[in-house]
Amino acid sequence: MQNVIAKRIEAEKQERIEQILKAARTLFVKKGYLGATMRDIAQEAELSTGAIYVYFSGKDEIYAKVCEEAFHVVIGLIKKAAESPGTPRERLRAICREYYSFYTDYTEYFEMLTFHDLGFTRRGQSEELTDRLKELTTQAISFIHDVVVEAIEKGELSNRYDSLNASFNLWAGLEGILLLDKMGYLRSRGYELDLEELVADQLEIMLSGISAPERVK
Amino acid sequence: MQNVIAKRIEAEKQERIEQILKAARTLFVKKGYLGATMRDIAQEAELSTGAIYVYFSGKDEIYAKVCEEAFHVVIGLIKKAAESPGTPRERLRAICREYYSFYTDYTEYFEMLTFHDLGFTRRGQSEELTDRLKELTTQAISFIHDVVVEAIEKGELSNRYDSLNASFNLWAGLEGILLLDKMGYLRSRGYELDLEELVADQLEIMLSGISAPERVK
Amino acid sequence: MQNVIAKRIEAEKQERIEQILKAARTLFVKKGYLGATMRDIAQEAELSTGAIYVYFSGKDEIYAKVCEEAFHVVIGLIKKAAESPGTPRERLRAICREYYSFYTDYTEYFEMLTFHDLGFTRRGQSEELTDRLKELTTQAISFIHDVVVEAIEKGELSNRYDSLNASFNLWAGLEGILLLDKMGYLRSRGYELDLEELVADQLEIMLSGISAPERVK
Amino acid sequence: MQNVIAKRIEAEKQERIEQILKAARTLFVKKGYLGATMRDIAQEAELSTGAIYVYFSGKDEIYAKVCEEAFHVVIGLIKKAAESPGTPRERLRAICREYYSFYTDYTEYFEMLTFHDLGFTRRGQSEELTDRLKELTTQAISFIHDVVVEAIEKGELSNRYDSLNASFNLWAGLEGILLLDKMGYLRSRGYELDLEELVADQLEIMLSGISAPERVK
DNA sequence: TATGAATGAGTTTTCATTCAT
DNA sequence: AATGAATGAAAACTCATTCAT
Repeated sequence: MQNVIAKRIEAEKQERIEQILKAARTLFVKKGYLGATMRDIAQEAELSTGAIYVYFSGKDEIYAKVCEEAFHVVIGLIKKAAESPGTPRERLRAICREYYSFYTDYTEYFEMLTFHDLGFTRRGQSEELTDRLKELTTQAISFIHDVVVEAIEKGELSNRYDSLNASFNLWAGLEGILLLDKMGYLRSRGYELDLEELVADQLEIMLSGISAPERVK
Repeated sequence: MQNVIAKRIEAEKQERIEQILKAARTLFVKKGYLGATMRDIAQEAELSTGAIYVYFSGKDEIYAKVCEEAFHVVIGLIKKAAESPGTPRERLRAICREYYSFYTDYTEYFEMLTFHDLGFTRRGQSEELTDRLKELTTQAISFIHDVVVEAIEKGELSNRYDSLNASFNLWAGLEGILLLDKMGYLRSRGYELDLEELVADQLEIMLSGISAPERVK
Repeated sequence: MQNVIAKRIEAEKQERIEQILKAARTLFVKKGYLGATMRDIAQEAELSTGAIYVYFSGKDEIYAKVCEEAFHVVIGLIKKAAESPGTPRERLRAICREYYSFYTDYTEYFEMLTFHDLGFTRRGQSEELTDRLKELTTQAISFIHDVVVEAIEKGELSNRYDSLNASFNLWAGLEGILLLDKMGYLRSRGYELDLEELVADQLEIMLSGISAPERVK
Repeated sequence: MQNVIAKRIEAEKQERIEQILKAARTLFVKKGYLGATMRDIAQEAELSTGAIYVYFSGKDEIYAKVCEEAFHVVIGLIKKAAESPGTPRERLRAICREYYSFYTDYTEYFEMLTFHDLGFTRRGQSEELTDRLKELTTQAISFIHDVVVEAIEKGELSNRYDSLNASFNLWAGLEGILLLDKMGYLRSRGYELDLEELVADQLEIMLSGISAPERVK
């Protein structure tokens, strides 16, 4: 009996936490770390300001949680794609698609990951958070790296470039395109560029380029 | 005589303005728009808070000035490279090198450009500024685009991809690498990656990739 | 039960608002709009500066509230007197007495009314407030005017002067005496003048004067 | 020779002082004591901020000077009228006219006199100034009083009221009308009241009223 | 737990006054 | 004497956090 009640209470607690994180996510992205006030967050979460402090020790902790959550989401997506069946090239394409989905479906998270240090790290509070996030990034890269290594081994990618170098270049191309889109540069002056196509092209260009027989002078 | 004194006074004025902008640049990048306080800036510039208001109408104006300066610097560099002598390919490499120099030599400016509208703007900064910055970005792209077009015309780059598409992909790759470096991802877990090399590789990969005879399945 | 608690909370809220308005009233009169600082007001109200902003959006709003309150008080008193039983003359005397009471009992309000748009407003206070206050003044005058009209109709006052002219003259005399007192001129150099008597005399002089059979050269 | 130069220098000094006082007068009236900044005054006087401090010890002193000047002007006007030829009644009318002129021709001074304590005294700086101003007021009243006494002696005014009482009542009536005008009440809701006429009426009413044979119940 | 009023340090900005030139 | 840049204290207002209820 007690157990059941305890469970419900625990569930409600989780629900509150989710509410708060959801609100925080939205607001941190919309207004930045300093621009989003605890009151904003409380109101968005339909709670009183005080209530938030029952679940979190303060603004910093919420921010850290949101960032971490974001990382877990991407990593999950990338991992799934990296471990999907298919040739290494197919899996690289899958990773690319998943990262693109992450960008479109979890816009807020994408921004937090890309820009988190602006709002937060730079305030110098949390070495700890920064480190944990770095660790997560490393994980993400390693998933890509593993596939690249396999592609090289299987001859799907030339070994002209070091596998790590190639991995970073692949990721950078993707990240770059998404960043340009996010900054609105793809849509300026009436350019009619389709992001999805651009992302796909980018990958193909990189794959071809890495395996190109020789450099053209 | 009068003239000489007036000149000196004018020069001192310019010096103060530079002092303030330098301090602001550093701090905006380190702490963000909201995080950097006027007091911080004043102290960094070794002035009293009030003195700043002799030269600027407020925080916003300083911010706008710093952003604009940043844009003018990159555009200058890119333009110079785009108009340098040599084949289109050589000029693309020159642009790449200049942008890399910009990244290393004007670190603060690079960050402002990359993050300005995500890290800071989210606070109702003047629409006007945002528009002016977008205009400048468009200029920057057009320099790259012109060279790409020429490269295609001269057969240095295949026309497999639309010239604009190719331009953006080139830029994105570069931007992406620099961003990953900025975010510290290239230096995590003891990776021994040389940024300059990575940037050069990235360009060659892209150039090869764009001109690769056919897609590899 | 809930109801009772809600009521108490509401009452306490009202109390705070009153506290703040009381403090503001005192200080605006003592130091003027610009001279009275929010800190002053907060201290006088025994609150922190921040607390005030829970109840008011800013200094302007407090100022507007205090002004409006002042107007409502006088108008209430004048209306009551104007509608009291008795002959028109008696009612004019009643108005005079009430206005005198207002002066003595609500000193702070009196000053705000007299000086609000000269001492304070000159700082771009809301046009809206100024308009609303003018509207209230117009009301106050109309109460006096109505009685004067009746007095003329009933022959208690000659029609030598236009009723509006007479009304303003009556009010001006009263206002003038109170102003001189307020400015401390009645108490200078050891004059032994009794304000209440002076006010009463002033009215009788005006009433007699208005009805005097002819002008004396 | 030296003498001539010294004289010119002295004259220029006086000119500067006048410049500053003129500017101050305008601005104190337009923006109030706190609202008018030293910079405003300096600009209006076409001088640098620093230069003002050569001639005045600070804002307070300027304010005091302007106030005093104002008093000297009224007193001069009243004195002239009080000592003009004619019967006492005629002289009272002359005083009235002069005060009205003061109101229209020296608007700024009128406001300063009527409202000076709001901007200044209340800031508690200058007991001294307040005292000096009170002394000047007393002088002004005494001019009126002298004429009233003479009027009573010569039978032009009944002795129903104490001479001082009568003097204050006369002044109050006048002051009251001008105050109402200044506050804009005479012009609200389309009232078509002519100030000059009102002022004249006011005096006649008072004169008649003071001399009225008996009070009407 | 939940509330939201209260706190007070911190923010941007203003301005009388000073002082090197 | 005159300049005007510089100072720094003080203004209005904000907001993360606390705490009585």
